[in-house]
Amino acid sequence: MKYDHVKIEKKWQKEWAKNNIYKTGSNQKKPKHYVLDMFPYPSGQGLHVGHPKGYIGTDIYSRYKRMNGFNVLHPMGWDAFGLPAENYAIKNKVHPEVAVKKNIKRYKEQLSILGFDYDWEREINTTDPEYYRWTQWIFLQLLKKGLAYESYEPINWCPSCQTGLANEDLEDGKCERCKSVVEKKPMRQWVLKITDYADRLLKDLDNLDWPESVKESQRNWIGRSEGAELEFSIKDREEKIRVFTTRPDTLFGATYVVLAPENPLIESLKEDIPNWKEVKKYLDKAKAASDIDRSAEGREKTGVCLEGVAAINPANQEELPIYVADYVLGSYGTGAVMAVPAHDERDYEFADAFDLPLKTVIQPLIVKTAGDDAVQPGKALEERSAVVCIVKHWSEDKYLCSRWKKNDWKGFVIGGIEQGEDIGQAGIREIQEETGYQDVGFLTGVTTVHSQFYHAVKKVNRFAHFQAAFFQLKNGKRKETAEEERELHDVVWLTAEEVENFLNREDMKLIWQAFRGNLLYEGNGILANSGAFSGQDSESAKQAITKAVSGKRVTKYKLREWVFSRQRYWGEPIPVIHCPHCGVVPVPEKDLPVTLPKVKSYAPTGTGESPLAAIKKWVNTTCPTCKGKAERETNTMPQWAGSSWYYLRYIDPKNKKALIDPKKEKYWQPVDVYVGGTEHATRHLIYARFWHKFLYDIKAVGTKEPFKLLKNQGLISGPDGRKMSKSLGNVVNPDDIVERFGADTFRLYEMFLGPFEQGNLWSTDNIVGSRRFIEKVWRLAEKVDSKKKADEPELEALVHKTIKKVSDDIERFSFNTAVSGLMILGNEFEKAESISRVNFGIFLQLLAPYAPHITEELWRWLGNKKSIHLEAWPRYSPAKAADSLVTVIVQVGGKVRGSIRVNSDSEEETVARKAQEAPEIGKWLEGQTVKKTVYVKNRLINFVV
RNA sequence: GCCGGAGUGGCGGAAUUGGUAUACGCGCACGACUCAAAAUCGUGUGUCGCAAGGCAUGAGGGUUCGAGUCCCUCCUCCGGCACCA
Repeated sequence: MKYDHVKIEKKWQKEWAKNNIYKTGSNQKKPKHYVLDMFPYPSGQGLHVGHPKGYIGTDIYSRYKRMNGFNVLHPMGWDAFGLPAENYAIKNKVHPEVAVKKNIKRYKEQLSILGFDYDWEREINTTDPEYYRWTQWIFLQLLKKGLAYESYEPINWCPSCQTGLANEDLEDGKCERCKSVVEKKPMRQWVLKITDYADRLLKDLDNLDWPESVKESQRNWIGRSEGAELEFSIKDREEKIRVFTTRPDTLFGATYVVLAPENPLIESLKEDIPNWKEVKKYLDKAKAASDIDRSAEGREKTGVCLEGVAAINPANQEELPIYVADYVLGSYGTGAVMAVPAHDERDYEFADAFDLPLKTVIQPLIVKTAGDDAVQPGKALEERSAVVCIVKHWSEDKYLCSRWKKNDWKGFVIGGIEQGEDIGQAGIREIQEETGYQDVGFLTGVTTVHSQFYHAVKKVNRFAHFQAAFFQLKNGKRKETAEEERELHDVVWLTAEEVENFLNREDMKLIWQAFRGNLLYEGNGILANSGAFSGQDSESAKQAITKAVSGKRVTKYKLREWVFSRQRYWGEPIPVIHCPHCGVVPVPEKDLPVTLPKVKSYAPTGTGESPLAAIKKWVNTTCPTCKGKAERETNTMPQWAGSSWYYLRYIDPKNKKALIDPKKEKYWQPVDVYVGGTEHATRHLIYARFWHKFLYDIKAVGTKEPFKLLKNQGLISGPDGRKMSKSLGNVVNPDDIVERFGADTFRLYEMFLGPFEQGNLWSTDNIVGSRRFIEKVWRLAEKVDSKKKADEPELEALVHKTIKKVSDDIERFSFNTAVSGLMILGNEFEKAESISRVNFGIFLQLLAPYAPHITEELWRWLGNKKSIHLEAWPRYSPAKAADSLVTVIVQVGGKVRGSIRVNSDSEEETVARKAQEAPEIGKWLEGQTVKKTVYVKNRLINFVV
């Protein structure tokens, strides 16, 4: 009989649908497993071969869980509101509703030929009024709690999509959809207060079993930083400047203050600013520039001094100039900073450009935590002050460097400062003793660096206070040095460039940098020039100084509020009514859903109003409160609204009374496995977590986090290594592949390509390997001997090892290695005379999640009446998997010299004797004495000689 | 710049806990079957070497009886954030 994939696959897909074998179980006594795919956005292009990868993964996983006795929820649906569908509709001159229907139909067809186990009775669609009724309901709850509000702040406006956008919708300051540079536009908009949840969104990441990269992206996005707000008063004025800083310990080093161009304080100081014209010009320019201009302009710092006004440093009452500069953002912190050029790179650059002074108040503290000279815990730190001598040659442009002989230190001449000495005296003495040079002149001190490390020669933890100083030799006059000095180090003359590469200690590198004129240091350290706080370390000084100047400790986030309104047609109407008497009135819950009116013209207006505003019949309504004339809100929700809670609706998709039945929610939540692409790391996955936490707070759900385990499938690129896209012409259509090779082969191949979470290249040439395997399985069926009770012991053992391997591999999403295990078993079956029915059945069951059609066909052919997909997963028997004979590797001196076969669980002595007797081993042991024998049971024996 | 992930044959990749590096597959070579071809099956396939044996997991060092795996220094690639004070 020939293997006809077309016939077999069609037949079983029909049969499964007819018998509804993948219907979600409802017996709540059974354990549950909720396996979820990120639902697709049905575009006009249809699916390419890259799309199903994640779906195949969840299909295998959910089939495996079902066979293991779980109630499995594995649903599918459509995310269909938003710009892509609307733009497609405008371009193709069809109504978005029609286009979406058509696209969904196409997607569903493409998915169905792959034989997935979705429970289609639970299909949802975000554009269905019965669905978005509850999206609107959630909005009303947010409104009730004050987490949704109207705002007039300037927002990001995409001139091409003609709508406002959220921060998350930008990529490098451009619209993520169309790559247009966005503008700042002041307009009325709805905003969700996601920042109220910033802290919880951040903290709860720690307990999620998610890819580290996604968690890290979210941490970056939320961008928590702890710091302080400090007040600088303005000389001869009432106003104060509030600045936010994470480094209050550097307050004494502030040499100027900068206001963001957006800071309203500037306007109020107007009459005191003689150069107002210049200032105003700068402000206008900054306002006109987009964010991308502000950061792109070669990053050169620009700004203008507010002449005539001065800020007072609250720490020491010093008068500081005030600047306006666009490197300070109006939308973060307080829109004002204290500038500490010695300890902040941006301030350093600005001070450099504007010739502002620099004041060092932090002396670096280097603590070695790794390597041979890492501070050893438990040992006391021994403090010592030392002079570090940078010595210049008497005639050449070279510096004297020192290389320690007993440890790997490369640095300068260093020595302790003895009592009564100043650094000049100490340095001169050290240079004479250590190098023999006699005529040394002290020029100047350079910097101080504190350093904690383990001194490997002296065997102590050292806390060194390195005071660097600059010396120059007057001539080359030199005396012989003492022998113990020569044993300790060599000295060499190096050019400045050579010194740079020579130094291998961070503390010495910092000293050299300072000597070369780079006084910027951004790390923590020990305070200097800071009045009473000098000598304290940064960490404690942060609190002490904040307290001393009556500052406030605060936490700030990069995360911005979620701009939630779009001036477009194709979205959920925001369910509020604007009444001239009552203001903003929520639509009563009983009136939901507020349905999107059917219109002829849905193109964006570009005026900042949604196209809905033109539909007077829809807009005009009565106020639910005063019953007077009122108007509907015409903005719609962003694309991300519907997807922020869809995973809940699958649990109870037809509930008319509530978003979800609490009993069902309790049983099915959370999602056990969630699979999708990395592109959703900071949008969908933050929004959904935010809404979920909100729903938790209003007791609509019982879990704090929606998705327990997250897996990102890697992208399948085109054969050319580029992302598949129609415009590049490298799209491979899955329908064609399935027609030629069959869905089973296609599924198997996509899983065999490589690790699930890694990207791969599609190659239609390589798929033959998977096809050959499937055909091999087909042929193997003919070798089944129903009378045979068992196969030979090694094959029996392999069958059971494979049960374990495939099970473990599916559990950890290592689908490629499971396929490899099945191939190995298939190859062994092929070598055997015949195969017992039991073992071939096990093989089919293990393969069933990957290749559901062929395994079903052969399973029935073996005489089984029930679908293979409803059978119990094969049970692994460790006893059957155990080999009676094992191969033990024999090593001599750590090198593999052969192997022996021994009874499993043999004693070390038996194995050692047998190994030594083997001829190919014996020759390596001849004339050697075995010092030690290392035996790893059933694996390896190593004779150390 | 900061953070995260990775680097293994001609190619995709395996090695789950420190224990035979290169499983499985593709490709390639040779052979069987065939009038022939395709398909299928078999054998071989890291590298140097006739061989014995040596050398190989981005580079260099270290720990260990033993390192792709652990530690240190560095290089390259991919991803996230980036004037966020």
